[in-house]
Amino acid sequence: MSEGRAIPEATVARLAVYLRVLGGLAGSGLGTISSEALASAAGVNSAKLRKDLSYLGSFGTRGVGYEVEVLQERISTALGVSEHRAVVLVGVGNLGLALAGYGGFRNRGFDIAGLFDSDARRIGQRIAEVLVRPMSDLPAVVRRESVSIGVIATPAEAAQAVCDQLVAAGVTSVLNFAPAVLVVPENVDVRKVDLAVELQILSFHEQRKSAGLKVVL
Amino acid sequence: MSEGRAIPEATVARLAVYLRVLGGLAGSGLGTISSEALASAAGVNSAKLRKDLSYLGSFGTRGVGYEVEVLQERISTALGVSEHRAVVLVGVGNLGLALAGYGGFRNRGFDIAGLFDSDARRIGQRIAEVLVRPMSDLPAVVRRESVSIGVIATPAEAAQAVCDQLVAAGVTSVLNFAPAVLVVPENVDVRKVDLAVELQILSFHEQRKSAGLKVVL
DNA sequence: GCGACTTTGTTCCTTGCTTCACAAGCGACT
DNA sequence: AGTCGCTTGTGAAGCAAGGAACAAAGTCGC
Repeated sequence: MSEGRAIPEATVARLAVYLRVLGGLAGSGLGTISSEALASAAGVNSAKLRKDLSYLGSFGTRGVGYEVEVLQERISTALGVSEHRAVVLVGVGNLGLALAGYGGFRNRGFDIAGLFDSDARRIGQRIAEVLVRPMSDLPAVVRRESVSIGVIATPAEAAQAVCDQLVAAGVTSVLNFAPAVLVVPENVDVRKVDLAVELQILSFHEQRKSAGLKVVL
Repeated sequence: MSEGRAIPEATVARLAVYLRVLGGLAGSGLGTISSEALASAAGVNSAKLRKDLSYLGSFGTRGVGYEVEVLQERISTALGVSEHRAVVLVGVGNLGLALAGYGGFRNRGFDIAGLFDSDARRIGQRIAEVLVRPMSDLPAVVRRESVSIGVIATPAEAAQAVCDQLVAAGVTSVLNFAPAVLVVPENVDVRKVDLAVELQILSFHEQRKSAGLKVVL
């Protein structure tokens, strides 16, 4: 499988995890790592890991494993985070604050180029050294900093309007934390994280477990 | 397809979304809704929606659609959120605070039965009317409130230890926001949300878009 | 320099999910 | 009562992902 091959969606998600695990290993002075070792650290089986990596080309050495640094660089490149990428975050409420303060973004390839809110009381505040601006500044910041990704952390009611403004400003990928379905043009990608949905999925499995238990009793 | 059929994982996730959308429609006084209408509101195609619902039995009326109330009740039951479910949240940092304050949990079937942290300065505080307790109180609270779900919002280093304590206390489902791979016994379910991973997936697609653009130029 | 051993990269097979297409069923209207 | 139109429920085909297994390719010890 050569480099140009289309990478499955499921693989992309796992590549990001491998990269995180490798980052954690960085300090250990380990030069190379086998698919078996990395797979177990990432919580997947080794065949799957090897197949995932094979989409990026073939750069392990048989009998040895993968060079950690080469691996990190290849994955970073594939994910497009070898250079830092600028994001804007809209909505500086509870969740927005937490996201803005989350150090994991910077560590893993992202810079917050701007914070935005519609509430006048929040505008002008600084959060993790970044200024909160009014929505009217959005287009200028997006253009100036070449922002391609926007994060929505507003209430559900505001999400679609904010999304439209992001798209109009030139953003082509959106990460949506608001519990709302977003409608976007075809060329724009949306990913959503709905906290209650995650809990409900777990709840479903709990349900099933206790139903099974009843049968046993 | 009768009621007892195993429900695919992908369907479960969408059922939660349908339920959310139905909740949003509640005020509209709409008595019934067609698969087409609900599907478009949920952002999926109607055939998929009908198949998803068919796992819960067959209770639509042809030529008309589904009764909104019946639908809500069926989905709630399937997901195990027809009664409120108690969860505990460990880690009251930035993100933990945001989660504790998030109203969407209560609206959608979950009650926060306890907040926990290892930092003595945080213990005793009240967040959204819930007391922050020391980890040593965890087993008692889990038992008393019949908690089956735990949420981890600690730094990555603490996540595995916290997870072990949750499992030891009797929790059988874990929602993990820490960027770490958790090892759990077989009967315990884990779902993870890694914010940086989500962004990296978007970044990958951006990468691909701009690569395509270069070819066009 | 050669053989044994290790680990990758890939092929094949199976499983699960999605999409399409349409028959069956229900209500409304005449 | 009968027909027409609409919408559900599902069978079957098509696709994507997961897992096992093995040949190819390299290293290390002797």
